[in-house]
Amino acid sequence: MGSTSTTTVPTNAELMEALAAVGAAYFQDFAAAAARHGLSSSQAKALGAVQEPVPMRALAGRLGCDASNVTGIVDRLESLGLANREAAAGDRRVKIVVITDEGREILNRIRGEMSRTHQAFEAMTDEQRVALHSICAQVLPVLAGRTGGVQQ
Amino acid sequence: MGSTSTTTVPTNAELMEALAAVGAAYFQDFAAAAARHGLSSSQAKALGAVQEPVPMRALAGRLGCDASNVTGIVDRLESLGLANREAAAGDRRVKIVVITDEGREILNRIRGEMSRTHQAFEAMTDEQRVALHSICAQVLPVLAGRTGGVQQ
DNA sequence: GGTCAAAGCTTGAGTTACTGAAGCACTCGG
DNA sequence: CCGAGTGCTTCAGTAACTCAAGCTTTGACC
Repeated sequence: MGSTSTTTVPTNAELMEALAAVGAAYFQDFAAAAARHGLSSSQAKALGAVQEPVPMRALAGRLGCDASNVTGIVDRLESLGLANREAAAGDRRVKIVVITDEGREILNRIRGEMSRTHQAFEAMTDEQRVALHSICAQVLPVLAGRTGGVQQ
Repeated sequence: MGSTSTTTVPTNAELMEALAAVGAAYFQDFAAAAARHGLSSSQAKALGAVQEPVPMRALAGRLGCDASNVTGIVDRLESLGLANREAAAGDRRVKIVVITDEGREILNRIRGEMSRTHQAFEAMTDEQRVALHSICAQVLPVLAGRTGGVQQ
């Protein structure tokens, strides 16, 4: 712990630790807000992933899990009235998940109630916000595996 | 979307979206690396939380879940030989989870194999690393709910 | 046009994660 | 000693997740 207060560049391990801690704390804030509205974190995450209509299979890709798993999650969202399955024009195999108005409202409410996250943002300067946002934007394609340009 | 390339300060919603995307991508990289070693993400997360010996109850706090849940997770880690339960000196109710040498090795291997994350770090400048690390450090106490100073 | 591989979704079996309530073992204050 | 409280486990019960198998539909190939 050599506490030089000058700007020493953090090691990868330190960065990873910091990122993991922030990611975990963010996720807990998210899960807690979702739970207040009777949603599990998986359901809320799925709801956030269908702000645009998305076929089941693509949703599985976004959530990083098996397609068979998505069936159950969407079943529950549907029974809660937060999303619907619609037939795809042109391919009758495909079912497209569409968020309902109520689903969109709950989603917005959840995001608005993530108080720790909002507090964290308020604790940041404008420069920090700009820096964080630009770092995220730059790093996301790499982190999400969309390197090069062979998209899709 | 006025795309002025000058530094416009992102809204809270934009920041939240960016943070969520990066957090999710990081987590998937982590889960994939853990899966390659036969661990679920919960198990790997728990393993990372016991680099220092931790009582069961405190571990539940770190993982943000019920204590009864931790019983099962540690059961599985123990049966894999990655952690052990030890009696606490001074209070025979308490069981302390201690990582084994093998557990530590697997943990290090998992962290080393998070290739997307490492790629992402390599894509950052020193200034960006410093900025990201300092933002995380500043924001974490707020985000994790340790405001004020009632630390315990 | 018929056939067949492949794609998209669901179902079923089986494991893990998670919660809440109840239970046991232990501690600590009276 | 007794009783309240703490720490861990056990027991239902649900959700999340995976893999394999099944069904429908599509599209290519003969």
